[in-house]
Parts: sequence; structure tokens; C-alpha cells
Amino acid sequence: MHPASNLVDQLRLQGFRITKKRKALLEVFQESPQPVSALDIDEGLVKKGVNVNKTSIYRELEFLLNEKIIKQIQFNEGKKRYELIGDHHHHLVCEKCQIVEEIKIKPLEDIMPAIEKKLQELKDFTLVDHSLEFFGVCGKCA
Amino acid sequence: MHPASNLVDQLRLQGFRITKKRKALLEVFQESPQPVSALDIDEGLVKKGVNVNKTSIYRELEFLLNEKIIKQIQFNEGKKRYELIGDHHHHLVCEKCQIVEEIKIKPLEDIMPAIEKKLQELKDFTLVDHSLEFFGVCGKCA
DNA sequence: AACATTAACGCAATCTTGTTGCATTTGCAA
DNA sequence: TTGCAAATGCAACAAGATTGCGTTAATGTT
Repeated sequence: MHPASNLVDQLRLQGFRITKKRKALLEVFQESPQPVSALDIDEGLVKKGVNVNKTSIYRELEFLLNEKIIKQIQFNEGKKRYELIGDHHHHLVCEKCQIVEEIKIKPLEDIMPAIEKKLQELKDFTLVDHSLEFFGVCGKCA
Repeated sequence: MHPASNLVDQLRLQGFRITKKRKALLEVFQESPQPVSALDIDEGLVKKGVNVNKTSIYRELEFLLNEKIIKQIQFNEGKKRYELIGDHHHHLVCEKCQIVEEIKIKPLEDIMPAIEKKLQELKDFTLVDHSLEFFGVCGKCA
């Protein structure tokens, strides 16, 4: 898990300032069961009674990306989503309601390292990450 | 492969009109080694001496999506890309220059059907497709 | 506690990607 | 050749994201 204090401590140690807004934004990430968009974050912050300008939200996202605390992902929606970098997982995406479920698939995790190793050998390419999404229609939308 | 005439014939059979612009747009897809954005398509058309309004490009993309001739994909770029639906493959994406290489990974293709079957059983979710991208840095950008 | 430094923030303007309403053009069948 | 509707263009608009610049406030130092 990613207890808030861990991330906060990590950032403070690196010399970054811990503001109410930064803390609240990190909480929004920790409380969300699925990747969030910039607008989702804004709404989450408003619910907490914290108002943050959209420019600041985008800049904070850029900051957290640089610090390798979050990563980007897109689901054919025309907007970016972000999630905490934690346990590696994949996504199950409903193409109708856009709800996203995080899933782990053991047999895939088992063979992935070997595949990535082979890919690097064959392709003159330095792998950083991979992303696997399953698209379809969830039970509610069917 | 997707010879132009095949797609054109398929569309004509279904009663759709074959215009110069539609034909040229399909050619852009066939001549591209990687998924293209709306802007890429516009540029490809201009190179062919065919000018198409952006509204028409977006509408044609919607049309081709409905006809299941192309599909969408996004690589954390903030814009959508599209590619012909053909042999299933995955993507190798350079995070610096955004070049995309299409790859096929045999061991993954072998186990995917079993995984999809299990997923549907466990999750009350009707699977339609999946998408796997590898991110990293290509040889030129390293 | 007061101060100084500068990271963090807000505001307005702007950009890119994508969409909508409506008028015009054009492929194709009768 | 003609008529209909699909296909296209134009202009306005909307959402997501970014940039420049001035202001606020977190933190280390005094």
C-alpha cells in the first residue's frame, strides 16, 4: 500500500514542500479505486473542501510523474488518467460506462519477465514499463 | 493484408459510396506502418494531393470504427490513434520520439485465449478486445 | 517570532484535439 | 439525366491541456 505519510515523508526528505493542496491531492489518489483524470482529481479535491486551480493540478501531475510517484494511462477516452505506481496490475475497462477495474493475472505476471528480456535482446529497445488493458462491457451495462 | 480493393469492395457491397477522399484515406491507413492520429491522416492526404476537412476526417474515422474496419488505441500522448483491424498484434512505443513498432509475441498469443476465458467467468464482463503496449526508449533515442 | 528565499499557486490567455449544426456537393441508382 | 441521400465543408464550439507572469505561502535561518 501507499500510506499517505510514506509519500509525504518521501517528498519532504527530497526537499519538496508539503502543502495542504499537495497532501489533499495525494489523498485523492490513495482513496481512488481506479485511475483518475485531472477532472476527477478536481472533483475529489472539491469534495474535501480543497480548491485547486486546474493549472496547479496539471503541474502537480507533472511533478508526481517526474518523481515516479504516479504514472499515466489512457483508455481510448480522449483524456489522460493517472494512478499511483504500486503493485503492477492490469485493467478491465467497460467501453460503455468507462468504469475501470484493476486486476492481477498470475499466469501473465509469471511469463512477462522472460518476454521482456527477449524483447530487449531482439529489438534494441530499453523497456521501462508495459500496459495491458482488457476492453468490453461490464455486467451492469450488458 | 488489407488490399485497398478488398476494403473498397466490402464497403461498396454494403451500399456505402466510394469517394476519392474515402479511398485516399483508406490508402493512408494501408501505407502506414504504425497507428495514425487524425493529424497524421490529414498530412498523409495532403501528400497525396487530397484535401479533406478535419470534420470529415473525424467523421470518416467514426464511420470506419462503426464498420469495424479500424480500431482506436492511445499511447499516453493525449490524442487518439487508429489502425486497420487485421492480425492481432501489440505495440512497442518509444516514450521519447513516439515511434511505434508493431510486434507479435507468440507465447502471449498462446495463453491469451485461456486467460480471456477465465476472466469472463470470474468477472461478469463480456470481453471484446485487449491491448498490450510496451513503453521504453528506442535505440535512436537512447 | 520575524525574515528571506523560492517552491507552489492562481489567473488569463492560448493551444490542441475533437464535436456539432447546418448548408452544399456529389456518388450512384432509377 | 436526374433526384435523393450520403458525404463533405465551413464556422462555431467544447474539452483537455499548456504557458507566461505575477502572487502567495512553506520552510530554513536568524
